[in-house]
Amino acid sequence: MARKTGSHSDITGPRIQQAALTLFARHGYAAVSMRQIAAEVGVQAGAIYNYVPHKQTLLFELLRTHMEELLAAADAALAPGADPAAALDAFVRFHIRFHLERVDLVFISYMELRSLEPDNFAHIARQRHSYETRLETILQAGQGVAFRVEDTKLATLALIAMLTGVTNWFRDAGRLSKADVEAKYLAMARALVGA
Amino acid sequence: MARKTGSHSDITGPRIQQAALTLFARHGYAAVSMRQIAAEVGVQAGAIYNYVPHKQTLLFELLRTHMEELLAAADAALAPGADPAAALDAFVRFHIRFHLERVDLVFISYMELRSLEPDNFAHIARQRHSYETRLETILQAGQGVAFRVEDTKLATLALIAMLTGVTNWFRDAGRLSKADVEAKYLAMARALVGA
DNA sequence: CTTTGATTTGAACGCCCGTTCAGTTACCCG
DNA sequence: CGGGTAACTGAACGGGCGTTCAAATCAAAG
Repeated sequence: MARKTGSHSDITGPRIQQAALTLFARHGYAAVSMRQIAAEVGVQAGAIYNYVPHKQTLLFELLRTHMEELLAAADAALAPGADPAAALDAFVRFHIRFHLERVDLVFISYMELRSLEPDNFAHIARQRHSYETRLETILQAGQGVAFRVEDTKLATLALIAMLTGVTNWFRDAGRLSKADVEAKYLAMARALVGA
Repeated sequence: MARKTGSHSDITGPRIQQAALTLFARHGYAAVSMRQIAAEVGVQAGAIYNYVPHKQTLLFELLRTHMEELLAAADAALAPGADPAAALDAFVRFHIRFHLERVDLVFISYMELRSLEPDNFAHIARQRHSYETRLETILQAGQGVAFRVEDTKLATLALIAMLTGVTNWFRDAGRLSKADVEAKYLAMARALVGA
């Protein structure tokens, strides 16, 4: 072997992922061409195929990796034995922080599910469901003791929709800091479940 | 004049709108071609241009009309003088009912905003803000008396995200009927604002 | 039944798409 | 410093895109 494997690919590979992420979030998967992604990286379109077999893989890998990181980070942030009230607080804080750091990925995860081929879609849907289960487990554990929730499944969906919605409007230059938003949404989440 | 104006256009025009709506919701604006829309209607692609000047107009008119109907229906459903608690109830019920009857339009309204040209985007954004204001006005009117809300603007965004989220998962064949969902979300909305 | 104009067809316009691949370049190893 | 291969270029492939428009079709009015 002469040239060390990946002497440039260490750089180009991630740059392609990053460019795809930004462009997909801004214009949508279908509206972004391989040539646009390549131009953003400063390379010809053909070069992308040294890193990814199809355009579809580019999207799927972004989402799959995102969901894997979400699940791993959630498990790290949420102590399993904590009492329900503290667990809900931790979940809310974690969810807002994690998602506000990745607004482009969150956006794509919701908007471009329909652009995934069936198998890939099923994979992401399974990961998402696994994440939602973490919250529902907390609500079930506290149901009737720390919380008053009529329907834990519905409360889970309501909470996640409410919390994830922050990524649609939050701006760093806005009226509220991330810490403000976190505190106020925590209060609303507690109220919602009757904590 | 020989043939009566619109002898077929009365039929073809709406059918084009309907086909565009369904296809945009399923595959996304950028991924749907004029030829696909035409095929769905049973017509050649060129015929669409008797009804719409560009593809962009097709999307914009769907969203603009949807938002106009939303605003008009909201004004009809929400009595202006009602007391805050009753007004919130009415808003929640109205929002869920209206949006569950139009899931495709709701989906497009959130996903394809980025596909709108700047002027068209600004128009829809203005309409949406106008709608949100109706809820915030209710929260402000009841703040401290019927409700306990830390931040009426944030509570507005949280409520709308929570309520609109229903359109992402609700299925007629599912565990809960629309009436069930409406009742349970109403309870959660009340709890969220401390009613 | 002919006229008339709304409606639609069908072909064409130039352009961009995702993907492939033979050839070129650039760099590390011996 | 020369050899070898990873990385990349640049052109090409077939095909689909949005849009235009002359010509054909159709249905009611006179």
